[in-house]
Amino acid sequence: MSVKPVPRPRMTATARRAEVVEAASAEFAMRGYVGATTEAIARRAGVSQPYVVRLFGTKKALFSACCEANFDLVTETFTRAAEGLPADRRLAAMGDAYGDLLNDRERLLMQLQGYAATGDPEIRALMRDRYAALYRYVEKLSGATPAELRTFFAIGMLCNVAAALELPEIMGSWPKADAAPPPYGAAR
Amino acid sequence: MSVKPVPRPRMTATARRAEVVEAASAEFAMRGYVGATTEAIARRAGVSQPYVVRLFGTKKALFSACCEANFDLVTETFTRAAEGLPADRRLAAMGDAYGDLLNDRERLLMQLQGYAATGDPEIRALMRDRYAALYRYVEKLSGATPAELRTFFAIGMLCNVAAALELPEIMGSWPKADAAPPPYGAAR
DNA sequence: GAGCTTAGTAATCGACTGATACCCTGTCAA
DNA sequence: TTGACAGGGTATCAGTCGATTACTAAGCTC
Repeated sequence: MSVKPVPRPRMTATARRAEVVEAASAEFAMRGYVGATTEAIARRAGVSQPYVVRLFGTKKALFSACCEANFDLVTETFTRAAEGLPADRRLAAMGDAYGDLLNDRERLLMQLQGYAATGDPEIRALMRDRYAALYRYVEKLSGATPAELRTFFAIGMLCNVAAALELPEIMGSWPKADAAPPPYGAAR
Repeated sequence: MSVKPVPRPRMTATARRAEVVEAASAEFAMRGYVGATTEAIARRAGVSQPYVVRLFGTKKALFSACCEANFDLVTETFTRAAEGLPADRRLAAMGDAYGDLLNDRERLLMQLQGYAATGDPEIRALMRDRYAALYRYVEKLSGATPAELRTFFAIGMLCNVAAALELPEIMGSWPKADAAPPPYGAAR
């Protein structure tokens, strides 16, 4: 029997790039920048390994694209969350929206991988610029005080790590319902 | 001229292990779990590559040892900081002490690498257990409320990332002077 | 000072991995 | 019909890297 080679649908390079970024994010998230292989990424995306390399030039460029995509998603999420709200309710709304993003453990780990890869100067520059831009963006959008702003980002970071560690007690509650934080640790 | 091979001082395996952990932490911090090579670690520690492997069995065991050492240091630092202080001043003292640790960028990055490596179940279990233990330890030592506690660790995490990104504006100030952790979200 | 234990090295290997070079084939305008 | 461009695969390499094996030598103990 001749194995008919499954007429693989052709896409525009742009669309394929997006698919590869998705697949790569999953691999990078689990195995890190160096640990993830272009081979595994290619398999997950359903294309050949050399084609993955060719679409982005180098593995590092692909990793950078994944970091950028991650920041893009968060930025868009914040934008939508704040839309049409009075200034004094926007920060809380963004917190809620980020809480939803926390369910995507893969995305969280990808973000951590970005920070972990800052030993490389290029990656560090990318991450620093995007993080600083996000920080300023939230500041402008919410009008929060510096202290509020720092706490906002600090809690976000804690949630990232708590999700990575699978420590639901710590993350669980984005402090919107600060009224009743789960009394884990309270002598049961 | 026969090169006399510099009579390298022999140490106990225990002492050598400690030196290797130090060297390995530096390499892991910069290049990540997979990116760091046992060869580079060995060179930095002044021993041969096979010996590094033999001292710990596997690269992963060495990485685990580095993670443990990191938590040990933080735990000891907190213990010393709280010693002899009334309960209501201990959390602030621990914050100050951690602020000093923040100058060691290498140690911060090593910690991030630990979180980033949680794609591996064994590493994740280690990191989760130690982090949870540290959390409970600070809780018991300080008697802080759950909300205070979470803010404490959240700020710590933000500082880690800020240091990795070299964003001094964000880290810089540990909120010791922050009389009251502002309920961000309260209309400023 | 003989003999055992322990610190440490040299040599080498097998598996892997990112990248390169080259070829194939739909599709669509002229 | 053709030809050229863009999407995509095959084959292959050159370099790494963690681990294993086998060996050497320092120091302790009796």
